[in-house]
Amino acid sequence: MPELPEVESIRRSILPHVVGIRVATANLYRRDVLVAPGDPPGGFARQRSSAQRPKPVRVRPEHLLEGALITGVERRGKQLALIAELDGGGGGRALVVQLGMSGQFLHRAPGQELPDASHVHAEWMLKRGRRDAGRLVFRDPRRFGGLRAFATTELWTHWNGELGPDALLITPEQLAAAVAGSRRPVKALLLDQAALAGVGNIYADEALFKCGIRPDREAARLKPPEIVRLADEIRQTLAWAVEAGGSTLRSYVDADGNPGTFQLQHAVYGRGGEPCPRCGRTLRSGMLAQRTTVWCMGCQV
DNA sequence: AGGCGATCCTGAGGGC
DNA sequence: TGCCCTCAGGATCGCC
Repeated sequence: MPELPEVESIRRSILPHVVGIRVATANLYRRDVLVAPGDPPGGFARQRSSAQRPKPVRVRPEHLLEGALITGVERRGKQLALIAELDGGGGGRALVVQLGMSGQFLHRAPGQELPDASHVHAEWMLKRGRRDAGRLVFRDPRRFGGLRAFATTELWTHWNGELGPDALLITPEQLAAAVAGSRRPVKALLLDQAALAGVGNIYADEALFKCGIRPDREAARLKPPEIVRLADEIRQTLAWAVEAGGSTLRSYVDADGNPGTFQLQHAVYGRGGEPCPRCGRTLRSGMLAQRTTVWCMGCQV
């Protein structure tokens, strides 16, 4: 579900609830939703059963930051990381939340219920001193998302170093480097998190429309002025979307449960068959990089 | 080596 | 109402 603007909106909304707060206890309801140190490499090892466990699964408590003091919340691309410190030194740990298509990361005040408590895979009970500070909840109906535990902040930094530069701050030079020598369609490149971190299907289509570049153009054949323009439009589109609190198509809400409003400003995403907002020609819709793609034959060359 | 297709899941919405 | 089909904001793996 969420792309960079939605993840950033969650980060901002969750910060005031968690910084300086201690995780009293944490519950994990499905082991396959967590990748912890020592687990086999790769993604989340899916179990066959879809039944939610009534009882928490046992894992080493520090993996879920149990007993740790939360010191920050970081984001790289679509990855969100809780940074926390256990007592007795040893530096910080990190717990990364990947939201996939349908993930939610929510804060609930004491006594505040969830609108829908199904598909809750993990929760963290929070305390400020001895006072109840509510809880954090990870929900993800489709389970394309999950959690990754890192024993040190350096391991998290090293892991996210596999990602490309953050799309909110992408420079023309960085984009030129990503594009160089790539024969794939430019949209496929934008969706590749190792090339550029944070852009997903919505914002790829929106940014390409704004700068007048067809999504199927070969990446390496973009001209220098087009690369500059594309980098500018990526940054600006994402920044505006963050200001609007992200795009809510179906289930996205921030940590406080508030939806975003940027979907009201989508020029092309989800508008195949409608008139182009700039020239009035019918917007084309097709498949590219296995994703529905919408563009204007007139405005994008 | 790099890029493509299939695959992992649940739920919403449309057609009949 | 119900059933069946298609589609969805993502990312990994295996194969060519």
